[in-house]
Amino acid sequence: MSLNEDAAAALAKIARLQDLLGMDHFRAISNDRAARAVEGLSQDLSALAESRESLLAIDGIGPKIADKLIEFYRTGRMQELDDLQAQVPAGVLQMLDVPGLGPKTAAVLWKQGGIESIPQLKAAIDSGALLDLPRMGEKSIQKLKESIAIAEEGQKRLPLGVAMAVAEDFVESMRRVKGVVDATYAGSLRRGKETIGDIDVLVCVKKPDDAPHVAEHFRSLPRVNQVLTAGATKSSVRAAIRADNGRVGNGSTELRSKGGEIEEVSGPSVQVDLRVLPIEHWGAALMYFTGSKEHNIRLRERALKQGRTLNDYGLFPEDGEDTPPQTRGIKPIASRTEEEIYSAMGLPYIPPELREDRSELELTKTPRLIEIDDIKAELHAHTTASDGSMEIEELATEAKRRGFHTIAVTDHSKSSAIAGGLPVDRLLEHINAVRRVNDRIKGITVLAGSEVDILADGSLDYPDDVLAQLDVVVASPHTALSQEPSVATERLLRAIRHPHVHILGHPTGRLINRRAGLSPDMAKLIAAAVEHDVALEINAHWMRLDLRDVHVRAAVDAGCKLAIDCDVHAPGDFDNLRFGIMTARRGWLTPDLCINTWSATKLHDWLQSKRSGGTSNAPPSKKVPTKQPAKRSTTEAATKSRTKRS
DNA sequence: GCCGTTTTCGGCCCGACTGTTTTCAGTCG
Repeated sequence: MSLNEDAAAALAKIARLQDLLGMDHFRAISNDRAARAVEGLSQDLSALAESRESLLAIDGIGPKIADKLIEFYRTGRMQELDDLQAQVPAGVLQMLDVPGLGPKTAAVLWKQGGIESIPQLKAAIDSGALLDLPRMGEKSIQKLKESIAIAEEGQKRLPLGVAMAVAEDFVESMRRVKGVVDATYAGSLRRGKETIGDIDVLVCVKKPDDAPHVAEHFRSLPRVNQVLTAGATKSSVRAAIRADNGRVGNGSTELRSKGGEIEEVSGPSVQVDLRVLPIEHWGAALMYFTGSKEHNIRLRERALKQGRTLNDYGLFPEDGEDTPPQTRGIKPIASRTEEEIYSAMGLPYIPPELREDRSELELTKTPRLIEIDDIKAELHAHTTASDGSMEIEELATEAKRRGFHTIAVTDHSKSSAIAGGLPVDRLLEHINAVRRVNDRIKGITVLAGSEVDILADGSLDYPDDVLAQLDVVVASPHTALSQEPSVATERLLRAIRHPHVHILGHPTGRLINRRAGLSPDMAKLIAAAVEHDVALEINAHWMRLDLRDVHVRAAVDAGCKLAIDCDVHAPGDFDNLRFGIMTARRGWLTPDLCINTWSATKLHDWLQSKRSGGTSNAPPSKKVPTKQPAKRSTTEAATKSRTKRS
């Protein structure tokens, strides 16, 4: 974990402990809010902590928390956290991981029941001792028992790609139900976060009377293995992650092994929340359930200042009454579409990926964020020469079918033995093979490249005279991924400064939920990439998403070029582009800075410009068909069009 | 513990669902 993540985790822990100890809840909220602010910082805390003023300038960080962060930066600890932890047994804190068991209940279990861990809680359930505690009846205890089982599975948040497949399966099923006008997913999935805690599904019905049977249908879908709550308009279930056929989801995201690194993702179930609502509240509900929570709170605060109140039914005039306006027949000012509500609040439409309370409410117009159809080139792909599954021609044909004007063949370099990395002689033959395919195939340019290992000391895996013969050099770290941050920074800087490098591939080498990867000083890498005209990669595979969103934002702010690549090993990998795009959008990326959006001429000229002395024998750009052969769609575009239809 | 075109002190988003309660507390999103 990076310093930012560690510091955020410490603040969040303070908040949890404060709630457990029954301290002022608003103090806990402040610590929690600050934790998320730190998590969302695009700059490294080590730079900010040098000056107290720069910390104080961050929204949600005041003098007390600034001092805690400085203390953490200098000593790696927070005294306050140590003090709080000394008062609470570690097992009590862990009990908060049990769904439905909050700080109040945990405190009662601990202080009145003497229960200090999940195992002790289980024993108390079995012995019947729990019944003696306040607000503990038969049903609560049964629920607790089931929730403990979930907590003990140690469920991590699901990677975006896995959650997406499950969500799309639910959405498709619900769309086929009688009385349903539309269905979509919301929550962090719609915002494109790299991991998803639970899945939110919104279903729109023509008549409110349809809601109960629609909800009932949802709860009886084949994936559902436990019903958590069952209301008329709201239900929660736990659903199997793996579909019956042993593959994940509808097959659009197939799990597979890749160079021995990415294997199947385990995790038996995920919580899916359903909300059923009539069409007139669709926009308000979609906004509300898309979140983020922090974005929603900011919106509501803004509404109150405007003399209005915002809830999941719409934007209403504030009349000081206690009961919700929609229950009193008050007509909303806006409610049917998200656009309408933002507009009524004097805001431009905010794309879901930006709704993180990271200054998006200061926007005066909707930024033209990058979209999936902007992408015209794939610059990181493997063939059977190393660990890919396609021949060069197959790869090129698939890329052409998907509407790209350029595909770069970038097989592994010699040190990546496990991935079939090419020794120099085989690389030279491979370059010729690529050139021959390029001569044969019409309508797409096939570039000869390599994904060159950045060795532990920052040197590259091929000599310069070999690299000079390649049209594209993607330099990536694959080994020594536990290096100290300072060592990793120097290593990657050396690669960026190398005159033959075009793209820094998956810069940290992390695998989500599996491997932390390198924690280089990203600000330094970005500055160097700008200086040496190197593009940083957003690796679109949902197990990587590397660069991550906050670093994309920092790169965008610095005017750094970015590449969004699928790291293609098999035909289906092109489908991961949507996840790279979502990550890019979360980093506020516009098309101009992304080299994959450029015209063939502009892209090929830029690649050539990095070849001093014109030693490259790269092929000239080809004419590409103006018609796009295969239409690709983004979830965001799909969601939007659904929203418009409803 | 943070924050301020009502405030430097007194606020701090809003509703659904559940279970154990005779009117509400706790949890979640």
